[in-house]
Amino acid sequence: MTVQLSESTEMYLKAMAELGVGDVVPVGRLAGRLGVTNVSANEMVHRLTEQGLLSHMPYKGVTLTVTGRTAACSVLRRQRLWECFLYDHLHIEWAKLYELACSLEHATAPEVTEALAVFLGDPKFCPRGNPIPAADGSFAPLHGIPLCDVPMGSIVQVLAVNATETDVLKYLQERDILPGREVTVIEAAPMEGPLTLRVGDRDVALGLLLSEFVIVEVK
Amino acid sequence: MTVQLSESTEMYLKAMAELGVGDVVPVGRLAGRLGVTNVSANEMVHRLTEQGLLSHMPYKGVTLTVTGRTAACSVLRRQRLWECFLYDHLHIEWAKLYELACSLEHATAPEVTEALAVFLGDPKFCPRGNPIPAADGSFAPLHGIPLCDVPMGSIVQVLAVNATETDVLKYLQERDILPGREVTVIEAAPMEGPLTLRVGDRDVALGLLLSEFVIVEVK
DNA sequence: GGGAATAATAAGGTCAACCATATGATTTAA
DNA sequence: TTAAATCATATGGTTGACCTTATTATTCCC
Repeated sequence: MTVQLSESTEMYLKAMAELGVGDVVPVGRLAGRLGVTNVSANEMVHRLTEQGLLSHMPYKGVTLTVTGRTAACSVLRRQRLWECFLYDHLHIEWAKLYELACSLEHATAPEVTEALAVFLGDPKFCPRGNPIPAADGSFAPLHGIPLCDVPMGSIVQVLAVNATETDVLKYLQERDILPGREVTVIEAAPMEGPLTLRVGDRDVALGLLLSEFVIVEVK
Repeated sequence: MTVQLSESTEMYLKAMAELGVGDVVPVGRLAGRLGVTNVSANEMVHRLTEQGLLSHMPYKGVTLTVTGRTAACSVLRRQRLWECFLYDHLHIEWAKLYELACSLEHATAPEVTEALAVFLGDPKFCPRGNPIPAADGSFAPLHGIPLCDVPMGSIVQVLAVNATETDVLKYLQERDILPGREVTVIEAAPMEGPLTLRVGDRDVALGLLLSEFVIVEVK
């Protein structure tokens, strides 16, 4: 029934899910995350809309259809299960997990996914703190909020990191902004400037764009 | 230095290695194993020759160059390590190992390969009985011979199965022609007919073409 | 209400890896 | 030695996913 989706298709669906399952995502934002031009993303959105995976509202953005959401969750599940395996059993560097798991993910048959889940003991979160959708497609997103939306002075706990690029993850790791850590938001510089954070015993400046991908819970 | 090879390129190199590292392989045979037309294989052979991975002797066949052999061994290593993982840890059905490991193989970065090897305890053979090339590219092929080359009446032990298609492997598995098993060659039917084998307590007829992919050692 | 920013579309191009059909070259076996 | 089989090559076509450049449509904010 379910046709084999191309690698590219899976990447679009995954990006949609990562940017917020159920959200309306502007095509430009999608293009940005995938590193393609707006024109290319637009073409692809058309194809995926015809396949019934996306719903496109011109000048507003795109959302996942029910079918698309199911497929996206399956991709996310594979991605995050592989992250668990690579981290817990192969001891791969944290910052590289996303990238390395991503390639494996597209090459993973359903039976391998489920056998992997059993092997791992059905983990609920990946090493970046993101929830792993269940085999039936059910998916409970985190109840946290992006760091950029937190009031000044808050003490927050990092729940998850939603960034994907290795160098960005490396940057966060070097500054100890990792799931479980506690962070105090000191101030936000004017004109879309960086946030100043207190992490452990040092101050860290974090660009607004990046801070959007750090999901936290106010304590 | 080493460029990323495309999935297709890797498949051609792997097929060359599977059909015999160092052997001169007719282009038609390569095409057959890869399930593409002769014309397509020919085109691809040209490309790979230009890249210095293959050496093409028109009307004779192709061989791996030194560079090509190294790359092919790397592919084989990944393929077979994944087979081990899928079989030993995920308990995937024997007949499906090749196919499932094959997709993963193309998506595996060097550091994942090596970490996987460590995790698995550096196995020397895959579940189909084939040797796993070492990380340095060194590779000791089996000392066995294809079942079709064995004299009538021989009692042999199966060393490895070199087939790749799931249904072919399933066929062999159902007839208990698996690495480690003992087999007696009863007779060969005339006109390129099948071999009759004694496996355990039953007789099995095996097509000549298939028997080429069963590597055995005469006892 | 109008202009800037953003979004969509149109047109034409590239690239890898396949395909079919047709013609020529070489090898092999009767 | 000659015909059949195999192999090589030429030509032209397809597909998916990208690209650039240019034009048109819409939204949003001053």
